[in-house]
Amino acid sequence: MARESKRAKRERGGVIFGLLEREYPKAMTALDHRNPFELAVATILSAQCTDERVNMVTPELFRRFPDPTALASASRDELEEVVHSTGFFRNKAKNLIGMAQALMREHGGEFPRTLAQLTELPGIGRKTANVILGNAFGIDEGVVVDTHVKRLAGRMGFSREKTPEKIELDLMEVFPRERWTPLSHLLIFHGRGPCPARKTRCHECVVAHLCPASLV
DNA sequence: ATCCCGAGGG
DNA sequence: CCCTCTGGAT
Repeated sequence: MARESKRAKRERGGVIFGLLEREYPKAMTALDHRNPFELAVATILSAQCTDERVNMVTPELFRRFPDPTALASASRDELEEVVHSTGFFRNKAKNLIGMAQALMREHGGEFPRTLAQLTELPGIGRKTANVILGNAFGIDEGVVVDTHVKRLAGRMGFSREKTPEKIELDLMEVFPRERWTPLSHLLIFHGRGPCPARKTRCHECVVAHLCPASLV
């Protein structure tokens, strides 16, 4: 099969985006949060863990540590206990405290609004930084590439790359900037729905006719 | 490339 | 049992 042109890929991407948007009109982050601080904490906890489980621990977490000041002076043991069920609990507790301390020390408790500054904070990589920028500040500086986006970008033929960074660059070429943040939510909803890692249900998929991986 | 780590599904 | 879930640091 001849390789799809960049122009054709953009056009197919646009149609897929529209269909997914109609299918998931309320697609947005499923992490419960009331401010940038809570979103950042929830996103760090979401590594290799379902949003649903993160939402089970954050109410108690935010009750005990409602802001960067409180979290910066949290006890490791207590925090580990609260976040235990989300997995990677030692790393997550250490990173959360370190993130809060750096936030206080370097930025007066306010989140910076650039990718470079955010990724300087402990526990915040490119993915988490993109989540904060796109969802808390409305800044589309990149595409959130998580496990779902990675898998669907491959299946849908938007990228043949393996690393999240390269996949992100491919997606940024296919989709216009104002769609970068919504795109991630649409792909994540679709990935949790008919297009999970195992046992895809292409017969339920609204973009199966535009998908190279579809058997329908 | 490897480690961190729990919980749920199949 | 093995795989997966909105990754990041070494």
